[in-house]
Amino acid sequence: MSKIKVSIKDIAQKAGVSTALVSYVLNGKEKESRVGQEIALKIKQIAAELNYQPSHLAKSLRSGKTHTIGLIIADISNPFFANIARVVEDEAKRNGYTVIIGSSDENADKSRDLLDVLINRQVDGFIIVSSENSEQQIHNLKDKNIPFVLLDRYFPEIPTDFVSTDHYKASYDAGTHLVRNGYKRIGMIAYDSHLFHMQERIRGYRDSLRDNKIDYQNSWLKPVKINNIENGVKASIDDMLASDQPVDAILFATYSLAVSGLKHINLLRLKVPEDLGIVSFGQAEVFELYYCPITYLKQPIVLLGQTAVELLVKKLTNNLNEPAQILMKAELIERASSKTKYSVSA
Amino acid sequence: MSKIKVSIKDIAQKAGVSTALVSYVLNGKEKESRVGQEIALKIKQIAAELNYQPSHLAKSLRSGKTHTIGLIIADISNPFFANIARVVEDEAKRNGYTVIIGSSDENADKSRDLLDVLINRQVDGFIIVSSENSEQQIHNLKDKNIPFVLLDRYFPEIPTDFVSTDHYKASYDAGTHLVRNGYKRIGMIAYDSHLFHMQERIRGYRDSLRDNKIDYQNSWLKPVKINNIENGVKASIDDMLASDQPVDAILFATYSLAVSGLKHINLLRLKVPEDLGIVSFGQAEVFELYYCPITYLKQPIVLLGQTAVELLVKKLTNNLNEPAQILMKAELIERASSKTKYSVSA
DNA sequence: ATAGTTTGCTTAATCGTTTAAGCGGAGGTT
DNA sequence: AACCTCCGCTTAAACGATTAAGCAAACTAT
Repeated sequence: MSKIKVSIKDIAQKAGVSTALVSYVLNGKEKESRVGQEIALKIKQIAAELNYQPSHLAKSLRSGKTHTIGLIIADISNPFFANIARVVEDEAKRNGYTVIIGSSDENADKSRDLLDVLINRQVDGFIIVSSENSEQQIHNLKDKNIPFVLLDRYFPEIPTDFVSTDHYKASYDAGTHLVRNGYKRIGMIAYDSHLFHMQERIRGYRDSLRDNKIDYQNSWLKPVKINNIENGVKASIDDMLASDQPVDAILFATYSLAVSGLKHINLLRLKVPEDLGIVSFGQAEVFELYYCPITYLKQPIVLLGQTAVELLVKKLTNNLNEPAQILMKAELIERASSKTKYSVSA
Repeated sequence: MSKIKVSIKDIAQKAGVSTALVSYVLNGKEKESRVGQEIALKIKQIAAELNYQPSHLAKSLRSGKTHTIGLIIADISNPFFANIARVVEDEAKRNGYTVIIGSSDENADKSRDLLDVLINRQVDGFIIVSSENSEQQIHNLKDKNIPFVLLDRYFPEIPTDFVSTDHYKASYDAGTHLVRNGYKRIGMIAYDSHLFHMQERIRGYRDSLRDNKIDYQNSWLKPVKINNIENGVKASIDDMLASDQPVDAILFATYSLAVSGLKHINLLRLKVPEDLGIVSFGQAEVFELYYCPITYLKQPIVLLGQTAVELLVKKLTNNLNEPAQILMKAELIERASSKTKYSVSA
């Protein structure tokens, strides 16, 4: 019934003053702008009465700030990213920001499109989980002076702010854990990706073997194409087991790889951990409800998300510009899938 | 280096014309607005050269359309909603819309806040998975003439557009399936909620028992408070098993309930399906990787999401206003957790 | 030649805000 | 009385686009 949308103009009219006064009052600038007490009160009353809601659009157009954050992730339907997204959403809201989420599918082209769309929607800044080959996009953002924080992944050769897990250490810990528990031939299934976090996970694995005097075999490390996980994992596992040095444990570099892997391991009727020890990155119910609960590397998702938002918001407000590069520790949650092999003396 | 943002004005200046002309040309209105061929070409070239990107804000302010959809779900970190969100995101993008997702945590207050924030951000319309006690909000949207489509849940007493699974039938099918497979005392764990979809799931369960001549016991139906799932489920299961008519199968009304339930069932060292048959709503890897894969009701997530977007977009454009109320079938995916009990003759 | 039409462009209002600048009038100072 | 300072308010430009209306010049028709 009532007017579609109440504007500052309507209030001004009803109060018999100019829109400027209304704006001052409604923005709490009554003192600085020397607004009369009575009229200020009157304006506030009318605003309340008409249930005035300022137009974000108009504000944004004027101020150049939309109070919107773009969050670029690989895929919102992946639990890791969904959880991150939730944390970011909540933390952003606490700070008065709205989040627009975009899924890049680990694809640089889609990622660029998303960035374009969102830049063009004038988001104030980005939180980005980078895709492979997206270095140029990062450079562009820097050139255009668009604030952003990289999350979970970063490019060591590009100086940027980032918040990430210490992937190297996590992986190193996982490898060491397996060795300590008596596994001798430890394989790793990772993404076939140049992304630094993946390389770090691989490096951590390799170093853990080296430091534990295990003679690494090339056939133990299997890179899987990201767009054909199911088959890639299957083939990798078959291969690892068929070699003359068959693995007795597998470290999965991501949750998705582990899910595919566990499916195949079930089909092969292998027993975890007797036939095959398992450790995986990521966390999810699957790992708890598997017949043999899975040992996993728990990333500090809440802290990662919160810190990323906090950092970005700081950049957007204080224009705090000392670079922030934060690495957080993953926690190894020991469950049954990597239990000590009693066949081996400690 | 270059100017922060290229506007229509910059182009006009460089071309030596008014902004109006530029606007006409860039919107393909050259013909209707009788713009000269040469100058049109020139404007296009300059626009390309300067890499002009129109300001969404300005456009929106003028047109009143933001080409943004608000998606209200319970929780983005729940796989069901994450998947829905992904579908909606993709489908919306295909239609030139951007999605802002908000998690209500099944809480009417949060839901109202979200709606307010997003209305105020001038989203063009909503896709909503309603929370309990949010009827008033739906009425408000109708009163304010804000287009929306309800997803997955709806209020039978409020005439609205919606896209939903046929929860009654799904549940009925699940119950019948269990009976047919020889289970005699079938319990159900549901949310303690008045939401119609939950009541329908319960009704379907009860009717399936009735129609199959099973003497329903009140102690078999357990409503669990949504904010204390873990303990609620635990107590419910304990109770169901302790009664003088202990259940031999459980139907879980949601994925989250099932996850909690399976955890507890593991702790109790009950064997599925020998000690307890299981069917659950929802789908996720858990159900496939559980030692005994879980029979589940697969909701047509992709279709649900796509249809919701399609409907909303139609409302936003054609202002198509014949009401659309769509029910879709869930598919019962039979796995080992509800296998025929051979102890019982068929 | 005169009136009418078409062509090619400009002007200016508008969307809803913010905010620098300005302008009378009241009061104070000398 | 002349000047200055505050006070309380208004004016108007700006953000970046869209679009109805208008205007001059060129062309068409009679």
